[in-house]
Amino acid sequence: MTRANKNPTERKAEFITAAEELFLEKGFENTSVDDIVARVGVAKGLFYYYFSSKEALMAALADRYLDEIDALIHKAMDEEGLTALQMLNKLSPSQVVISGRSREVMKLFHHERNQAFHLMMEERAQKILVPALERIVSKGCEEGIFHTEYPHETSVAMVAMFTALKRSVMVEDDPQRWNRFLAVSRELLERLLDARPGTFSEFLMNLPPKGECPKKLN
Amino acid sequence: MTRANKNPTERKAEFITAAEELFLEKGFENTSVDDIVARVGVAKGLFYYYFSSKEALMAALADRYLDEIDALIHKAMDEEGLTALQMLNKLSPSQVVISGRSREVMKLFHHERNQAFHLMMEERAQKILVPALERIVSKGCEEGIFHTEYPHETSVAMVAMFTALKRSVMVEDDPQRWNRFLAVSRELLERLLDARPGTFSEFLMNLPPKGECPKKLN
Amino acid sequence: MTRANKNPTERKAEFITAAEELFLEKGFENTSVDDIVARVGVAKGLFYYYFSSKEALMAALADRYLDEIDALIHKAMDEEGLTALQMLNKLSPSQVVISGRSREVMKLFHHERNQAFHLMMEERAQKILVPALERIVSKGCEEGIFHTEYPHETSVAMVAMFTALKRSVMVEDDPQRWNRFLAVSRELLERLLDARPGTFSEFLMNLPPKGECPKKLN
Amino acid sequence: MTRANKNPTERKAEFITAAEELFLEKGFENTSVDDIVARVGVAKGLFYYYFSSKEALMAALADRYLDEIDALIHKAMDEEGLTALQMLNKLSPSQVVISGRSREVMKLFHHERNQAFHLMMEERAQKILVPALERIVSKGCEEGIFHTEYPHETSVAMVAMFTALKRSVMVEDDPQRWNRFLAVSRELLERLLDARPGTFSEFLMNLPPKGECPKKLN
DNA sequence: GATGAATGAGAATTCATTCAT
DNA sequence: TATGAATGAATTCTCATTCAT
Repeated sequence: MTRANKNPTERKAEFITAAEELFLEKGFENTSVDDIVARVGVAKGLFYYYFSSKEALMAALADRYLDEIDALIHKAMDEEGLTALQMLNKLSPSQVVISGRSREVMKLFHHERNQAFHLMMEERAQKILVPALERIVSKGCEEGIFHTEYPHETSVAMVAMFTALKRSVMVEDDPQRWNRFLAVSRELLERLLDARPGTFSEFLMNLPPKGECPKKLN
Repeated sequence: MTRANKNPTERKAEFITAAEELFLEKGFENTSVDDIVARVGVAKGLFYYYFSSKEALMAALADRYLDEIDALIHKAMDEEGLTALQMLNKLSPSQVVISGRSREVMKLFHHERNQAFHLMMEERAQKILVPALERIVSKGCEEGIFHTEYPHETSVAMVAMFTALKRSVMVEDDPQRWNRFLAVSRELLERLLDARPGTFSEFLMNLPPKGECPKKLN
Repeated sequence: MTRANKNPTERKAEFITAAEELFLEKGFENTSVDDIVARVGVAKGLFYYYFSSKEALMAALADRYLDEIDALIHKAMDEEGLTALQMLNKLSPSQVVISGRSREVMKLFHHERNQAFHLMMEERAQKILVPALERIVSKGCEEGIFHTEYPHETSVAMVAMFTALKRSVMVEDDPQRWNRFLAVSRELLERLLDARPGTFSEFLMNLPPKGECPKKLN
Repeated sequence: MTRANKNPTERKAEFITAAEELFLEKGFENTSVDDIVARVGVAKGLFYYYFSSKEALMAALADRYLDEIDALIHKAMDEEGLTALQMLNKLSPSQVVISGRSREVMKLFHHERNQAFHLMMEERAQKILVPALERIVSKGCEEGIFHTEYPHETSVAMVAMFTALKRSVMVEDDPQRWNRFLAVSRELLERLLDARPGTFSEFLMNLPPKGECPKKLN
């Protein structure tokens, strides 16, 4: 009836956004194509005009997250003349993207149903984060501020550690725990990288205002 | 047609085993009750004679894993007069259980589908592992061999770290990487717990024979 | 295979009609959604495109009957300046609707299975018929042509009486019994309402042509 | 395990009683053979040793009710020298049996699910009650205390009337309504049978103590 | 008489996908 | 671009019934 004939790019984005909302609300496996088109307010057939399958939509959504991380990585790595420490600080917000984009989102992510999507995200994120981290760690070793023979494994460990800590902190909405999380993160980093005490005093600093949990990122 | 009338306990185990195999092959969400009964070679109704629902079977399978971990925890904690280090060594095989029970399993776990089940396992395992680890770490601090102000967070980080490392190592079948994994594990532990070099020279020792990847556990 | 893409309203009606036929043939509980779609000649999914559940279809069918009765009630009650007797005459065809819509239907209703549906219909019909009848009876008392202290109970009794009589008459296809039914009905009404002999000489008159059983109503 | 090897007749009765209870609790269609054997506390196979099918059990239960009514009928009809009025009084408790055996039972019968069973009972009861009533009515006409040209139809109407009235009264537990029911019943009887006022002053008298709803019958 | 494991035909419902318009 | 009716295979679960022991 109402034929808007929207811009294809916008329409596609509309689908992705609707899907994202629904995944968070109802869980990934519980969101049907019917739900998605209902939210967008269009007919079912249109979905298949834009996406070859439900999986394709899923991939597009994942890419949206990964693009954010990619941007952070390039921001951290591409600028000339940065030290390893400066790179690391620039990369640190990626943790928020990985774990979920806000407290609200996180709570929902924790809901059993979203795990499949969440894990997919984590794995894909790690695949691009770990190599970047590895290069930073290696660089830091050359600079003499980090010391390790295993930059790869240490990077893997770092990402996993932070993801787990973030997860355990964010389920509850306690600013105390968040402060503690910052302190713990810095200390564990120092230890893993065998860095001088105080090296990471600014790590995760640029994240949320002190004493508060992170809100939206964008 | 053919009526075997097996021992109920065995039958139940047969279902669980068939389900485990299928979950690994096809993924959890993609394994139907039909698949399971087909593999066991019985009629569909029998499944619901033994399990009230598909979820109940899943829970039974999860319990099978968790029971192993529980046993390890009790073995580590219940014996009188153990030092924190001895406890830790006894607890270390739990990592294998958490990450999956063998290389074969691991490869399959990687199949995108099993993530929901895998994540469920990891979460449940962490819920019982982390507190145990926390007690060991605290005890080690009292003994003066570990040093940290954050035993809880450090425990969370340790479990996550090992799980991730194990995962990244096991996907490929390289004995080299396995040795490297052992070395890395020990070093990271030393650093995280601020322990004397060499403290963990026997950590994960009792696991698989040197230079080999772990096979089945039992 | 063949895609007809019918008008939704027609399709919905097709389902309801098919269901009605099948309920009468096989009984309500014994009619499966499979049966219904087979009769309509469409795929199973289409059923759930139009009805949220089997119960919803049932409700839609019941409404079809109740709408007829509702129409009769309004026809009887809404017109200005009618006497109680005139109202009663206008309401009388409702009996046919309640007991089933034709001899054919009635025979089938007798098939043990349809009882659940039939009873549901009777109950719902009584819920709307009895109050209407009660008002008419009360009005007749005021007019001085009926006499009773119990308009409610008398109404209940009347509906039940007619339903039972209709049922016992209709199972067999005997015009004699039908004439007799008319005579009995009028006499019983006179007695129950303590009305003058001959008061109901036109009651049920407008129904089927004398000496014949009622066919379809519409 | 526990082999009681009960008396077959008792066992059969046990099944019927269990089924009756379950029908009232869960509804007829919702009671499975599994439920029944669980309540009796025996294995499933035993059910089929005593009853050839679920329907057979159902029939046996119905017979139990009908036997009660049969007994009442014979009590009313077989004694020598009774007047029609006396017979009618003796038959009156059958209403209670038809409508259900007690208030509790009645409430449950009203539950939507039991309708199939209830209606089956009503139909079967009417099949034996109506002829008995008809003979009484005819006899009363001969005696000159009743007057009607339609003893059969009047009997049908009477049974239906009472069943409906009873139903509408019993759902609520109001002694007022019960007294009213008695008064209404007597008046309607007088009118239907064109009997002298006061003829039925003792009708339904022998039922429950005045001013109370009926409890169990036996 | 009694057990309970095993059967298997169906039941209702869901949903990704297709396609005529 | 857009619609929405139509598809149909798959899924979970139920339950009366059978039969070896």
